[in-house]
Amino acid sequence: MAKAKPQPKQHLKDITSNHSFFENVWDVARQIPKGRVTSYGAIANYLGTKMSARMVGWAMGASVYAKPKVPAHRVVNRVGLLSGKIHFGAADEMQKRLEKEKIKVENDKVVNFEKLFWDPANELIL
DNA sequence: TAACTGACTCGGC
DNA sequence: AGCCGAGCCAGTT
Repeated sequence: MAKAKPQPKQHLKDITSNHSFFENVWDVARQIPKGRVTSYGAIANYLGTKMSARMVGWAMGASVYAKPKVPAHRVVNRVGLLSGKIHFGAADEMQKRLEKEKIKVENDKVVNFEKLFWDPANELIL
């Protein structure tokens, strides 16, 4: 499927109004401290489904329909790579947002990722 | 209806 | 140290 138009879909809207896996992901993502990052796997692990990291990323894709908005730019893959930058419209939109939070990005990759890494299962008290 | 895809991750070679 | 295959869940074709 080629470039899809940024047109909100109706059925996805239903999901947002219903508590689901998406809501959980967004809820965790929203609690990421400013200037910190986390990975899809970490969120998935926190939710108890660490093998479903794909769904987390996929839920991020739907974060566009989330209210309030989800800082999806603070979520990267396990090596700190901005794997989702493509979904931010502009090619470097994600990087720009990260740099705005003093997060250095080099070669589409978060610098000092291990230091900035924020593990919800470890830092977030349930 | 079945098969494919994906903003991922892990383990094996 | 890098490449490959498998597992995961839901939506799309």
